[in-house]
Amino acid sequence: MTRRPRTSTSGIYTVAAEAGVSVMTVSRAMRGVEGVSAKKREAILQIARRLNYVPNSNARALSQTNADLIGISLPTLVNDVFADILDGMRGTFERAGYSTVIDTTEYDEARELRWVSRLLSWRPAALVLTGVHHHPDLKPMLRDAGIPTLETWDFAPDPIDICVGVDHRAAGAEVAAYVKGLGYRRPAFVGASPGTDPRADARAVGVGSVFDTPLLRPVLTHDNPFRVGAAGLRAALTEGEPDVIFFLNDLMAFGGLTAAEAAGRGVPGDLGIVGFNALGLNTVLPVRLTTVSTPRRQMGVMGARSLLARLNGVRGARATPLAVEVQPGGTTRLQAGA
Amino acid sequence: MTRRPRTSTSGIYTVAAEAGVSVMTVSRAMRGVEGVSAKKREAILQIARRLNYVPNSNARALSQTNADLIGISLPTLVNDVFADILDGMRGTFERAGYSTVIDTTEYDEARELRWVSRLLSWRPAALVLTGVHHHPDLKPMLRDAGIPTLETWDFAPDPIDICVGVDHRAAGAEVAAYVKGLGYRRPAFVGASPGTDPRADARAVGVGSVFDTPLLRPVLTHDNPFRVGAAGLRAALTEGEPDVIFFLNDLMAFGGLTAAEAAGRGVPGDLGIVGFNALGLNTVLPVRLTTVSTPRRQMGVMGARSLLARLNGVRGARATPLAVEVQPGGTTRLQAGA
DNA sequence: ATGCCAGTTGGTATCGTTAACTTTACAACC
DNA sequence: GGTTGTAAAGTTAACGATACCAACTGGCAT
Repeated sequence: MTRRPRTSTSGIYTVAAEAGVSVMTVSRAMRGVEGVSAKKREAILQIARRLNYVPNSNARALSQTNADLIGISLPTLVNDVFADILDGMRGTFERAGYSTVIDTTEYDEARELRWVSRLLSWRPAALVLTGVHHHPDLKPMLRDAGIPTLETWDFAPDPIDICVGVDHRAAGAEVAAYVKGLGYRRPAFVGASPGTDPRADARAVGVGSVFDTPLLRPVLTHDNPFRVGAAGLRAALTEGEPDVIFFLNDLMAFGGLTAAEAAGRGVPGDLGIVGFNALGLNTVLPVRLTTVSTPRRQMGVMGARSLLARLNGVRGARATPLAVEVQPGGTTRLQAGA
Repeated sequence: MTRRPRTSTSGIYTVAAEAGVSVMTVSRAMRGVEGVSAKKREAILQIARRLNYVPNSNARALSQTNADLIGISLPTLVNDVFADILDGMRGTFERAGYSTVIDTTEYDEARELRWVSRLLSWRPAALVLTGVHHHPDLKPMLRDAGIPTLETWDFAPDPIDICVGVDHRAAGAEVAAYVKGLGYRRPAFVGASPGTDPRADARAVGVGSVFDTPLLRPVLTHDNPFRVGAAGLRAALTEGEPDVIFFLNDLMAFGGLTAAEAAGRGVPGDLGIVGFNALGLNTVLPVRLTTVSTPRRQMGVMGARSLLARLNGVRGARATPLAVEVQPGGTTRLQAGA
């Protein structure tokens, strides 16, 4: 049959012919497995290098029913949290010989389902999902695919397969207890609108569980985080009389801080501002927020290791919760000026 | 021959048997190509959905000599610049039906060569590289692979294949001219040590070309950007008498700003501080740096579009330079406090 | 009836690699 | 010398999808 013209890529047969051996010997030499004499292996590798022969991973994957590939699904890359987690994971996988295919869901479950299906089409050796809340059709799809799956960032005791993450409810409670110890009593929570982000909801529940006064939680429009923070703070001050505001993350908290000062509220005297996720940003500014540091890179590395262990048949803990750390705010004041 | 037990994944034959048609008809139905009656297509798609059948992209790639896959090589993901570029590219590719495989080189040419070779093993439809300086063995490897290649972030008039980026030399000259217009005369450049980062070198050359006084450029140790900035500023003040310091990026510039004030130099009176890359960071702080905004997301989108056009046989410009914009500093002062 | 066309449908070789099995080469042993 | 054992190398049939070509439909003009 005549096919479309071959690419110029040398195949394993070209190398075998050039080296005067069979394709099996080339295959063995390329993979570094037993059964080839050192002399022949060297000769073959040299010829392969000269011809710029790169084995076809698709053919290998087909022959082996799955690929040396990890599929990773994240909400977005434009967020230090996911960039950090991804950084830890990718490095670990890369060194273990796995490539990574990535998709971003933009926090949309339908899109997650669609993209995960596309990831599965590559028959990856394993899959990484962000969070523990997914489209109802996702679980059966993964069950049928039958591949190891890591859920990360969120912790849940009963994951689909394995899970490495932080318990956002507990983290909210932890920072809330610290803040309550400072004397604050009337909390508000500013982040995603209720019901739109399970993570935000969990954190809000954790915060609320610590205080006697009900948690004030204004509805927000999704937008640039700085503006969300500022608008959220204004909404909170309009709707009630909070003396401390917990933000979904540090960026929103900085937006809130700006708005608080514009509104004439002294921070931390009149109003407490609390962030989340301890961004690097927070370490170089004159103002140091009270925030919660989350072990994101470590989470990526540990998650990847768990998954690799699972691929090697080692069964460890199904769910690993990671600790967070409350970072007290400070007033490392600095004379400003451009 | 007996192979290792089949995965539970339904193959195209399973679907065909279930639907009572041939595999070719299923193949056509799944791809949405002509030649299947509407009734049969519907029936097949429904069965496929019920069985959670996901086509095997590796088999398809093998059959077609290349995959619906774009390989992307970046220095790192923990840097807003590359996260932004990647964000623009990935979204565009994803919507066009391509998956993306990513590797990170950590600014190491040898590693780039190794990872690019791994990317090529997937027989991607196209490849994206960062920058225009590569390992000498890379070009022949790409030539033999014969796939469309986009170089991005840097601009060069004679790319390997196509190129969308900014001219860092020109950008350095542009901001330097602006700063000279403000009255500064004795420049220093703080970023990567000379010879370690072609981009930094290009920018430094651009800056130097504008001033009469030779550019002071201290040698640095690679580290956290804030500390590099602070240490670089101190080194510059020790080695000479600059009245303005250009930093490789905004993070370093903020580090420098902190160090300048610690050293008792007034900014911008005694010493000018200039950043690069206009990070979001810079829009919410009391201090607003003079910096250069680079169209990173747009670059990603445009680069991806150029590559997609090329894949569809459209030949546009080989090299597209993107304009940058100098952002004047300001003193949007804010009362600080935690 | 017959021929012809357009629209569907099916049979099968092929993509590049590896698993499983077979063959060969050669040395050690009785 | 003949037997046996072992490491190295080769042969062949998959893996799952698609391109190419052939064959089959039904409608319609002749």
